[in-house]
This record gives sequence, structure tokens and C-alpha cells, in this order.
Amino acid sequence: MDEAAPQKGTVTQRAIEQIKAMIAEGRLEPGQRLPTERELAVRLGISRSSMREAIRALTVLGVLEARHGSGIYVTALEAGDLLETFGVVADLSRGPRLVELLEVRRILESTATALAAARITDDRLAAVEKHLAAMNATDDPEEILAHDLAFHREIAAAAGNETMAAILDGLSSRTFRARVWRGYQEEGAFARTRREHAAIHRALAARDPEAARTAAAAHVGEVEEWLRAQLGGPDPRPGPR
Amino acid sequence: MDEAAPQKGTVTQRAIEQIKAMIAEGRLEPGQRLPTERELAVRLGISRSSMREAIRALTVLGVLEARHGSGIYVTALEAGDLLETFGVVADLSRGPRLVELLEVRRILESTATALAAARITDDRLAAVEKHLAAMNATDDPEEILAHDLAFHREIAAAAGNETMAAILDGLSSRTFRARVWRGYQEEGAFARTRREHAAIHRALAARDPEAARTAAAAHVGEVEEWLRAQLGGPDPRPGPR
DNA sequence: CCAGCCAAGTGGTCGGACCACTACGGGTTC
DNA sequence: GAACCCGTAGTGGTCCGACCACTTGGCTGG
Repeated sequence: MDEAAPQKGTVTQRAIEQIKAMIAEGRLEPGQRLPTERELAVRLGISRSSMREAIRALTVLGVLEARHGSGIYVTALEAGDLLETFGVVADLSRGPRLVELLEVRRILESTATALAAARITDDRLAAVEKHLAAMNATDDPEEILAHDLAFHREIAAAAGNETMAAILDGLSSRTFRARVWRGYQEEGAFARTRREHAAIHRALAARDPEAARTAAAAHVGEVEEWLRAQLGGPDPRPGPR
Repeated sequence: MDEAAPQKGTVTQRAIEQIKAMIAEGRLEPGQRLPTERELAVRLGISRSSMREAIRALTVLGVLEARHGSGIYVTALEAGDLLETFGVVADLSRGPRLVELLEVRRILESTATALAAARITDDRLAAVEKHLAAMNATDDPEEILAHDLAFHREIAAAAGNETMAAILDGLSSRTFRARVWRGYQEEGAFARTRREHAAIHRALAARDPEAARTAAAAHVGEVEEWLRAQLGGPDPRPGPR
């Protein structure tokens, strides 16, 4: 009945799988340029429209990169490229799942901070201190948020696990934190946050992994507990969606 | 110069953002049906082709679901839907990043197992035992792998954090484990694996979180260490890609 | 030798046509 | 009256062909 090329699902889905397979099998190397949309379509026996949908899908997944006028390329396939979509999860989650995401972040962030305490170089530690100082030197929430993100990003990078750092990045996406922190900081949590950040930095400087783990876990845990209280709280319409 | 609707990036990218925004703002509820492709295209002022690319992109991200002949729907937006793409990362990663992924899994899995030890119900524990028994009763690698996955999935589910379970699921995708385990099991690691699984189960049955954490960490850590050795090993062409 | 231009080739967008499938309703049958 | 069948309108899926926007590299003219 069915021949060599059986039909399963839509042709676009099939094209996506085929390109993914080409990369997984090593027939397409990171950074390499793919054939033309038009040629790819011919090769797989589908129309250019369907091929474009497949390419677009792989583009949003961070697997391919399309450069207008130049061609289609395989990305570096690094953790950051592929885990970019993780931010979507954080952005579209609401209610109880926000707490779950924070719980995951607490687990990973505490471990990452502990690893960082053992491995961080003096250069990186200086960068951490820079963001810490900048964060305490301003009252602009936007700027604080930016340096806060950079502060944790630097620590995660120092842990030496790019994948973990990329996941934590997604779990701390701008819109995610902005949504949660809007309410959290309104309750005058600035002082507490500064204290916790200082504790994390102190543990890093002392190269004390266990202290770092505890400080980081407490830091994220504070937000987590606050959010948990918000959800089950008195207000019939909980704060963050 | 630019008016109300400024042009940034491709029209498709803009459409993706707009639909995402509609969901984030609550204008589109989970499970709800969207207007037809044709109408959506008209509303956003783009062609149907471009709109289809946007829809396809959101489909692979697990945000939308297209039912042929029926319409386009917002998914339940549960952790499993949105984190399905996590498997792609595991499938396309190779070399050092495989070790990083296992490290992340070790951290999350050990915590999840500890939580499970404290919270697991008798029903779930029975299910865990079922997969454990089935895993030890056969020699078919395929079947062993399937029950192994189910074993850990059941435990992750018992931890009470759907998001974490979904991430672990992605980190243990069939193709991922198949690639790594092919070599690992060849070295006669069956016995060791069974011993470790038994230890995990014992800790769960005893409701001992710390023992469970240790057992799970050791279990994943074994594979992690083996893989690490493979990569830096003697063979110029390391085993798993 | 260099700057600038120009043309070929690429991805991006559009419109329309047709196909495959689903869902709904009216009609038929028991 | 209820259950079944089937036609049909409407949906997503696919394809085609044309044109636009941009990059690139070679060519031309200074």
C-alpha cells in the first residue's frame, strides 16, 4: 500500500521532522547554510508555502535562522538559542503555575549559586558587585530590574552550566518578573531584597557554597511565598494572572 | 512618521506577538476557539499565508492547536503543552551539553523524588511498583526503557509540581535516553540500574525524603559520570553526538 | 586601486484557487 | 418518535505564481 514515503500528519509537520532529523544526524552542521526555500521544497516534494511554514516553525524554536536576502542557516544550537522559547512558558503562565515556576527556579538557582561560589573568578565576582552596587544606587524600578536580572545572570554563568543558565534566564524573563514584582515591590520589599542580595554576594565572596545555596533559596523562596499567599489570599481576583 | 501601527520585524513575527499578547491579556481563554484564518488575516491586515505561518509557529510552541475542518483553538496552556518543545533541546543537543542536561535533570529529579517521598499516595506508590516489577521482568530494551520512563514520570507526578514533571519529561524524551543509554547499558549496567531503582523505591515506601534525594541523585549521577567519561575519553570520536 | 553602482539571487509577502476534512442539519427510514 | 444517513457549508491544508525587499558580489567608472 504505502510506499517508501508514507504520509503521516501534514506535509509541513513531515518537513519539520525531516529537517530536524537532518540536523540530529549531523547532515547539517551548526552555522551551516541550507539550500534555498525553493530548492528545499522541490527536494521534499512539497510547495514552497508549506516549506516556509516548516522553516518558520524551526525558526521560532531557535533551530534555524532566516536572513533576508542571504539565506537560511542553522543556528549555533547553543543552549541559549534552543531555550529561548522557555520565556514563552513564563509569559503565558498564570496562577498556580507561576508558583511552580518559581519553585523550579528556586531549586535551580540555589544550586547554581552554590556552584558559582565554588567556581567564580575574581573578574566575574567584580561584575556581580558592579550590578549589586548599581542596583542599590538608583530608585528607578526599571533600572533595578535590569541590574537584578544581570546580577543573577552573572552568577548563573559562573556556575559553569550554560544550559542551566539559559533555563534560569527564561524563568526570569523581563515580562515574567515585571508581572510578579510589580506587586511584590509595592509592599516595600526593596530593603529585604537588598539584604538578600548582599547575603548572596557575601557567600560568593567567601567562596562558601552552602551559605550561597541557602541565601539564594531564601531569596527566591521569599517571592515564592508571597506569591503563594497572593493566590489563595483574601482578594477574589488574585494579583498576577 | 510611523503611525499607530509601526512596522517592526516581519509581519508574521508581529502577528505571533499579537496573538500571544491576546492570550497573555486574557482576551483569549484556554480552550477557546479563534476566528478563522481568513478572518484573522483580515483583522491584522496581513495575508492568509503570513497568518498561517504565525499560527503554525504558535502551534509548535504548544500555544495553539489546529483541528482540520473545525477551527483553531487555544490549548489548555498547561505545563505539558508549553514544555513539549523542551524535548527538541534534548534531541538536538550533543557532546558537553548532554552532560549539562543530565546535571539539570539530576538536580530536579533528586528534588522531585524527595518531594514525592513526602507526598506520594499509596495508589501512586503501587503504580511505581508496577513499573518497577515490569522493568525487571523483561529483557527487551525497548520495554525496559518504556517502563523506566514511566517509573520516573510517576514519581515526578507525585511530587505535586506539574511544571517540574513536564521539564523532567522533556529531559527524558525517548530519543534522548535511547541515544545515551545505548552505550550505557552495553556496559552491563542493567544490574546497577536495578539496584538504584530499588533503592529509590525503598526510600519512597519508607517516606524518607532525604534517602530518596540521595538515591535519585546517585542514579542520575551514575549516567552523568559515565557520559562525562565517554566525552573526554580515549576514543577520538566520542560516543553520543 | 578604490568607490560606487548594478544585477542576480535570496527570503518576505500577497492573492487566489482547489483539496480534505469536520460539523451540522434536514431528510429518510425503521 | 427516534435513530440513522447523507448532503452541504465552512474550516484548515496545500499548492501555485507573482511581486517586493534585501543582501551580496562582481563590475564599472573614476
